[in-house]
Amino acid sequence: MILDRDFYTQNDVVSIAKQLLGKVLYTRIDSAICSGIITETEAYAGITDKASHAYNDRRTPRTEIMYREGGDAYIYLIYGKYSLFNVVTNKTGVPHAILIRSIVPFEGLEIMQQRKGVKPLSIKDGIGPGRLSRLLGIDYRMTGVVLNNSQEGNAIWISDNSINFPEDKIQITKRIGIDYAKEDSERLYRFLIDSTLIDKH
DNA sequence: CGGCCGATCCACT
DNA sequence: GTGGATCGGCCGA
Repeated sequence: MILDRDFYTQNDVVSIAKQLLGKVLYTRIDSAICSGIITETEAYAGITDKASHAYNDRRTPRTEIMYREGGDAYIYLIYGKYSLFNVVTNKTGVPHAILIRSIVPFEGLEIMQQRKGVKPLSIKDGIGPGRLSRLLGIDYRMTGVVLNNSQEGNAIWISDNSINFPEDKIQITKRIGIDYAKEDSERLYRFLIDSTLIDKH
C-alpha cells in the first residue's frame, strides 16, 4: 500500500521519521523498478532547527520545495557528488523534511549493481544516504517530484509492505554530520533499526 | 562576481 | 584516523 498525502501531512515530523522505518522506498527509472527497505531516518524540523536548510525561514529556489505540502521529494546535491533523498512533510508553508539515511536493498538488485558509480554491494559495509541514491538511481535534479507511482516515466514512492521488526529495538540518537547546528545537534531525531532484525518475509 | 562550505564517501597511511 | 574530491547553493561585495 502506497503512502499518500495523509501520511506525509501528519504534523509531527519526528513521529513520521520513526514510522518510516521498515517502509519500502521504490524508484522507477527508465522503466526499471528498484527498492530498498528503510532502516535509518533523520527528522529536520524546519525554521526552528539550526540543522535544517530551512532554518530561520530561509526561502531559496532550493529550499522552496520544503515549503510544499508533505508528500513531495526534496533532493539536493552535497559535496559536489551525492544526491541526498528527503521526504517533505507537514502542511503547505511548514518546511519539515526527513532524510532517508540508509536502506537494505530489496528488489532490482541486478539493476542497482549495473548503475554508474555504484560499488559492488557487500554484506559488511553499510549503505549511507549518498550511496542509496546512487543505487536507486535518484538524482538531485528530480527534486520536487510527487511521491507516487501514477505518473508516466520516472517515479519515486514509498510503500507499506507490512515488513516487521521488533519496535523495542529501534535506536534513537543525535543526527550525523551537523555539528554546525550547535545546541540543535543534541536533538534525538535519528532513528535506526539493525538490518539483521528485519523480517523480509 | 568571488569565495566559502556542505545532512558524504573512499583511498590511503 | 585523516584528508581530498567536486560543484551547486548561498552570501557578501
